[in-house]
Amino acid sequence: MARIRLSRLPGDRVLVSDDDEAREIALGDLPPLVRERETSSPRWVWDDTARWYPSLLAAGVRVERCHDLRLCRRLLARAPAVDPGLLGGEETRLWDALRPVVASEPVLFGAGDAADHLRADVEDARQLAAVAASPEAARLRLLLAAESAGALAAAEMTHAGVPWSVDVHEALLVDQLGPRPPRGAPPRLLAACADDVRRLLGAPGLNPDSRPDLLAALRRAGLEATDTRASTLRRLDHPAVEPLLRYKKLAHLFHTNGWAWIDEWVRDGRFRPSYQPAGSITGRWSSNGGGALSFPAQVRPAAVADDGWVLVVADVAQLEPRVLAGMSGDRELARAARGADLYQGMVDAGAVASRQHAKLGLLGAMYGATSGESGRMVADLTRRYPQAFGLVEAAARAGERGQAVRTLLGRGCPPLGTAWDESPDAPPADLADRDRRRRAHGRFTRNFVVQGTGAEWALCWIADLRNRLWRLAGDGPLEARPHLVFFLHDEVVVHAPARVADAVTEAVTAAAASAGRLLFRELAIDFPLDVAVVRSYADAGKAGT
DNA sequence: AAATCAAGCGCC
DNA sequence: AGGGCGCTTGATTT
Repeated sequence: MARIRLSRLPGDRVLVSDDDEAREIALGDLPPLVRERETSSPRWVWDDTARWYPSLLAAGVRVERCHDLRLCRRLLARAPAVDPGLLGGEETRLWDALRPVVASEPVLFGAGDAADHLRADVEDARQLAAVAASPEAARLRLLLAAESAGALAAAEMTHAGVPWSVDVHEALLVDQLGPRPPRGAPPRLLAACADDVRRLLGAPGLNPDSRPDLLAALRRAGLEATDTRASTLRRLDHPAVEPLLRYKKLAHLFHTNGWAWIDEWVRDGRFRPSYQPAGSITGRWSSNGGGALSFPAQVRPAAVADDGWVLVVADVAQLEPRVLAGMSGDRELARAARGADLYQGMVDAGAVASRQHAKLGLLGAMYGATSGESGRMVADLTRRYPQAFGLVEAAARAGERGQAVRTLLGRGCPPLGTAWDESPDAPPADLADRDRRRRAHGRFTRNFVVQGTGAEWALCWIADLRNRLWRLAGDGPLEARPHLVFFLHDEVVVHAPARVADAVTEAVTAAAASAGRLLFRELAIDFPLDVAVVRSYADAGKAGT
């Protein structure tokens, strides 16, 4: 498959190099070039998808596949199976220093410093050589392709946006908070709530947003509170507690998803959060604008499909336990995973007394619980599922010893002591302190292998899904066809014409099965989905497992 | 005054 | 004495 490398040159010029030749074109000639070359399905190679792709999408051009050099370089640099020496050379310090372009603040290209004009062809050759020399080349190739496809999907989702009804959202705000207040003032119902709190606590001047003030007022009212968390407050018996909890809820709605949020993030009936692929260390995406990671239930009613369209909402039931079964090759757990409810499958196999116990045990194993009921369940289930539980246990031990761990496809974790937990000028750690850190790192590596492989499954899922959606009936630009509008860890939302809803449901399901086969091969792991075809995101009932 | 930290909440 | 994130405010530091 042809690789076409795009490098920025000074003065709005682009160096286009494929295997045969290199030539220069004007930046404005890029969309027609891509449109023309897409018929032969090349892989476009560029420094950062978020830098190149939005303007192509704006010009109505969809890219089928790419290689994101920044994302892939970082992956390879941290992959235990890659020789770091092969990643060195010309301009590599600049490549290592590249920061992601933020999709919500489209800076097309910078003011012409060196990092804006890195040679994609040179870096691409380095990365290809590093992969080819790795004993795990096949898995790494899949990982790099999935990571890059994810970057395309992210840009496309930001481009399309989640269909958003400002009317519904504002009605919801007015209902709960009262009419929109003038700038700087609290809405009426929030203020009334604060008044209730002040009156019932006998604290006329109290600012309920100030934790010290609030804590002092609670103390004066004779309550023994050490913090102001909702869970702590709920345990207190006092008439002020109810309005206080209500105040916190309303204040959160007002501040994080109120009118200001609409003004900033919703335009032309679309909410366009900005995704950052591989933004977290495990390979999960993060977000740097709009709050895509916390799409609060409170405002989901405002996500409403266009007329004649629907939202197809799909999420995987118990993704990470299934991934654990697959990566550990634990056939017993894989058997329990057959069917819609893995935890129930464990009960039916006689491994555990109840669903709740099964869940506690598995989550405890993946998070490193050592005590309480969860800790006991981990011990019990380890006997029943030695391979699955042994895998996370081994990852924890390796982390504690300072050894590297990796995901199924080869993403590496940062070594002990280079990250958050050991700043150079910290006071010398005593023995107990270092021991605590080692155990904390062990819990991190324990979770890393599962969360990271789960993220890889999800990448394969959306990569396959975006291709299937593109092949479905439809023509014209991306947003006139069924398309992804939202992705979060184990959940997708597709915006689609109502008449293709069934086909989309089928595509989402088939993509999940395909991702499972891609990662776990002959060990057939089921990835059953909860799929809902709805008008509004809020109507998609969560199974809540 | 600006930058950074921490608490608390939201999501998976 | 359970992992990963982002966002907002008030408090603290520079």
